Amino acid sequence: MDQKTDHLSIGAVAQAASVNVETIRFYQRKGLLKEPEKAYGSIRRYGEADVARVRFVKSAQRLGFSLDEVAGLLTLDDGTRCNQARELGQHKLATVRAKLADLQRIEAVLSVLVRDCNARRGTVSCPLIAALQQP
Amino acid sequence: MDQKTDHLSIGAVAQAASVNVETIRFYQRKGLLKEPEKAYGSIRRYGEADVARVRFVKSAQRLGFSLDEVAGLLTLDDGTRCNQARELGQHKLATVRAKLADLQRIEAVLSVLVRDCNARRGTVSCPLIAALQQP
DNA sequence: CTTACTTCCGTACTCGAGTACGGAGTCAAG
DNA sequence: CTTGACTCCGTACTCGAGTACGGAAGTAAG
Repeated sequence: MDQKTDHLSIGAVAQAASVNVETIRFYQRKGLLKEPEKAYGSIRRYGEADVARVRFVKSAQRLGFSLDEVAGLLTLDDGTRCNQARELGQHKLATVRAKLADLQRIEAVLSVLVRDCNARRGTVSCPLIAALQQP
Repeated sequence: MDQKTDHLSIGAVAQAASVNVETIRFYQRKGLLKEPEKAYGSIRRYGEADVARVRFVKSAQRLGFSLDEVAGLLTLDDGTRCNQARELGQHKLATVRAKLADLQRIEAVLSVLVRDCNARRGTVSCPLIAALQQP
């Protein structure tokens, strides 16, 4: 961390990374982010690297990684252990694809049900409700 | 509820609906399922209708409805208020489609990243990690 | 009738990702 | 030098969907 650039308050980091101050502190408790030393009777100062790290966490989260998984990615953040990173990525890709398949099935079923509701309006029994009655 | 068929113990209901006994009790606390009266110094007895109701909850959950939303559907379970049910279904369909779109974007990004990892193995900086460094 | 399994019931805990609170200390502008 | 905003820190709460625990009472099989 470049000492020269360690000039940001925790609030500034939070703003720069578009998160809540409490989120920064939460990440510190989780070990995703270190707490910089603070000068005697002063407050902690952060640098651009900290902002980048928080952004990294948020980016990875957007791709579906949990904070624990992000912690794993962060241990690789020197960028030289591509194999490990790839493996984490592949594993996550598999779970994303599984979720995708689930949601596609749900979308298909639900859209048919809603369409039937529209089409067969006024029937004695609602097709959506009726369908949910099935085991 | 057909009194003649109210012969099941809570455990039997749980088994018939493939859920945990505690889940039944949890649904009762949530108001999704009523607690039948129990005869003096005896245990509560349930009927097939209760099993059906638990299955209804589980089916709706599989389609992405939260328990609160299921409660809404359950107030319509006489099957005659198709319009309301359709509206709930349409709303849910919209959120399912939004999630689907999210996941598709994620899948696209992640698969490219993983592919680049495979292709450009041995590069100085890992493309996956590098990509996550971006804002 | 005994033994082993259930039920009953309330309370409390889990997990994941934060958010909220509150009092004391610090910083910056006027 | 005061005032208002921000930081520090620990603890506790939120939400959703359950799961776990533990002691007392009921039940079914032998």
